[in-house]
Amino acid sequence: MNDTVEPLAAASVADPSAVAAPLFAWWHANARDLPWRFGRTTPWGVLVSEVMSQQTQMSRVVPYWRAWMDVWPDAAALAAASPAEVITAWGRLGYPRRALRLQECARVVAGECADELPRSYDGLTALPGIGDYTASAVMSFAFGMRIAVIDTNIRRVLSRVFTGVESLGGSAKPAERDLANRVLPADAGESVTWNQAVMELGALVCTAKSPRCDVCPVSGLCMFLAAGRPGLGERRTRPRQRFQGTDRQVRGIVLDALRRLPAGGGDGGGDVGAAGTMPGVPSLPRAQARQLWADRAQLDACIASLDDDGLIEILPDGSLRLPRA
DNA sequence: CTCCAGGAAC
DNA sequence: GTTCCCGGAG
Repeated sequence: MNDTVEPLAAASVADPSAVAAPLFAWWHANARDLPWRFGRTTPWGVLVSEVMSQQTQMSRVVPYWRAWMDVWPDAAALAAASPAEVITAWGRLGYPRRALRLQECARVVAGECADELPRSYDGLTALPGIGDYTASAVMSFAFGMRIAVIDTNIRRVLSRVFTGVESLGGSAKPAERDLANRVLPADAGESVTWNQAVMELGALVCTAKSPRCDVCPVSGLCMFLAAGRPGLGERRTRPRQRFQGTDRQVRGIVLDALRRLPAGGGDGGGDVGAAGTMPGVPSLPRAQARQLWADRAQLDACIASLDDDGLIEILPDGSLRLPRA
């Protein structure tokens, strides 16, 4: 079977331009009409959409993004908000530390960058909460620069199409980055479409467990399909993340209770006579907080960790509230 | 039960 | 490299 020797390493990879043509046609016909696409928002709006989309489905992000950008259309506006407002607006998007980091990011951009995002990868990754993926995505989608975007979808699609194997777990390996850079179109504009189209294909067609190869625009060029889809769904890109009974659930319950407190100083039925409490951000008496979770030790540990993360404040009397500053 | 456009701390 | 953050839809 191995009677022919590959003359060059590049020869083992399908011609990217042959993949791009059907992929781009598919993109133009099937791209989701997300409100931050197609030049309808600012670079800051793109960054907000990317942060909200981390580990969260787009369908859930859209309404939050619209409401968020309506209230805080730029970094300066978000920088001026209180953390309590920001955490409340984040709602149930999940991983609320992202909200806090996004505001820290806004304060840096507003305070040190004249309210304009850095236009370099290094400048972007230096911002709080902005890592490799988000910096690359902003460079590509907001600024139109030619840069390879590497996320879990793109890793999966490129690995399948061009090498015929499933991408492995863990962080992106040098070989995966080399591949992404090698197949990225030379033209900047085409590179942006490529990044978005490959990502969209991974989200809608070339999914992890049940890829819809029957409707895939590049099935005829896909090495993974040609090889019989070896090891399909065999390995996850991340270890499974349970939720029930974990600190993540307990933290979510505590934070949700604080978000639900009536605004304007109500305390949900606790001691209204606490003379020292300020109006504006209501607090939850510790006695009520204890009823949120049966395991006292776990609850107290979670309250402490939320405090460490800056997601809540613990008042001298032990009551809890969202941070005012 | 599974799925999902990450980042940062250790 | 491993582990910790979260939540809702299917």
